[in-house]
Amino acid sequence: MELELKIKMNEKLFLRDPEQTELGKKIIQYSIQLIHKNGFEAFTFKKLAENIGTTEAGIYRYFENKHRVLIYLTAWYWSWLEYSVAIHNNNIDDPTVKLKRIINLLALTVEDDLKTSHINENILHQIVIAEGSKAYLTNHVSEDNKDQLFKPYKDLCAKIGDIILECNSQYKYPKSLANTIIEMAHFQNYFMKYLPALTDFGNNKDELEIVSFLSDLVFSSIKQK
Amino acid sequence: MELELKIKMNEKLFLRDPEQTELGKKIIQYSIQLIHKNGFEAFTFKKLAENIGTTEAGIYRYFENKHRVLIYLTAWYWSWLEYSVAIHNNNIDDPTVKLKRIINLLALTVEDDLKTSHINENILHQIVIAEGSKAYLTNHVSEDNKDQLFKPYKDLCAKIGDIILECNSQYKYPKSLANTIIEMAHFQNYFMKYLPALTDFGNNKDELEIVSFLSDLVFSSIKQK
DNA sequence: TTAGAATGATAGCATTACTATCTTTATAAA
DNA sequence: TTTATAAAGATAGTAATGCTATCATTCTAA
Repeated sequence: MELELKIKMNEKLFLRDPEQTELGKKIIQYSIQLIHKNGFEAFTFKKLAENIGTTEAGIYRYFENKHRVLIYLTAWYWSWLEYSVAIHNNNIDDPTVKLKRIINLLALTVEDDLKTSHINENILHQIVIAEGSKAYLTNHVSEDNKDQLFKPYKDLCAKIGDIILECNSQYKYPKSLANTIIEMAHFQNYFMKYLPALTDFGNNKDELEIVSFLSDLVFSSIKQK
Repeated sequence: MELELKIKMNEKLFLRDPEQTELGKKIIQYSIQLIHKNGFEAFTFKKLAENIGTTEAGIYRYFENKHRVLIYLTAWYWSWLEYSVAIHNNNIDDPTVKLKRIINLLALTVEDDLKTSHINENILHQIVIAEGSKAYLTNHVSEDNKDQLFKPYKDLCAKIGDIILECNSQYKYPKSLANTIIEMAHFQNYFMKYLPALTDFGNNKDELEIVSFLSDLVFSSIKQK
């Protein structure tokens, strides 16, 4: 049995849907490669076109600019992660268990999902860690937000917030705690790798320690007093 | 009595010390203005030069590129904040009180410090919220780190981590919790302003709610069990 | 008074970030 | 089989960005 997973993306993210054509899929695939390799700042449509074997103008038919590609990639990632969370928590009733699994999904190395052939989730996860916040840390965040470009991120936060409330319906900051879990899973990972003096995880670089830190943080916060 | 505060900066941050000359101070002053106004992406040395009334080449004598200016500004901010924390916590013994004051300093609107005439700390604080993480989220983070460019941030984290240990010497993640406080103070502020659906603070945009959230998070974590 | 440092003025160049246009190639309906 | 039409290829061009270089001027401290 071969399955293919397709995520429906907000149409405002692109000019032409990259999922619909071969070139489009290549744009996504090679964007992930290049951003991961050289970082988002060094990423240009010219280099991308050269890597794909097409022209710069060709890329511009799909995306307005490279920032839109970043938003697309992160939005795709959050949608995929929400789906991934749904699968992993299928048939689980205990909200505590659900939350723990989410922390694992957020903080541990992601495996490539074979149902999405042109997207390497492992690398995309690393991009979201290192570049993800640049998607919304811009001067045009409000307009982008009006266009619903950050909906997948918000939806995931809302889902996690709901599970937090299932754990403790009295807890006052479910959404803020949800985005704290997400952001901190990534930041601790980044700091562990590149600025280890900022963390307590030393040089063994074990992602399970991040899980421990986050679990401790989350469950002591939502525990009833 | 008129006091002037001067922060000694890492010499690798600049080519010529901006604190030493009038033009240098203007570069700092107007960089803060412009980055705040248009965002870091739209900030260029050309525009900066035009605003100051000098030339692009003139700016390049002080800073290698605009990213160095951002690192300089954030490094300056963290140094200033550490000093500010030291003053606010002077003569305080209770580590819980110290931590609370730090959370306030991080999460609440900063007032302009008149001891630094060319730097508006209130605006700089807003820049650090919206652009600060871009200082280290780059492909050259490790080289920059080797040059100690992020030392002020690390020093502040270490200080906060020590106070956390004073509260509870058994707590296992003082440094990670410290950077969580810092980053989340800023992220909640940013989300509250621009992506309010991500937080629990609604539309009243009251920074004191961020303080409550962070205090709850921090003190339930470090409370002994 | 004079050497050195800082600044000003100007030029230039490679890359980036686009836009436009025209041609060719697939594909799918008539 | 023809023929629309959508996608992609090819090429050109332009303004802004991100620098580096050079030479003249001004300012200041020995």
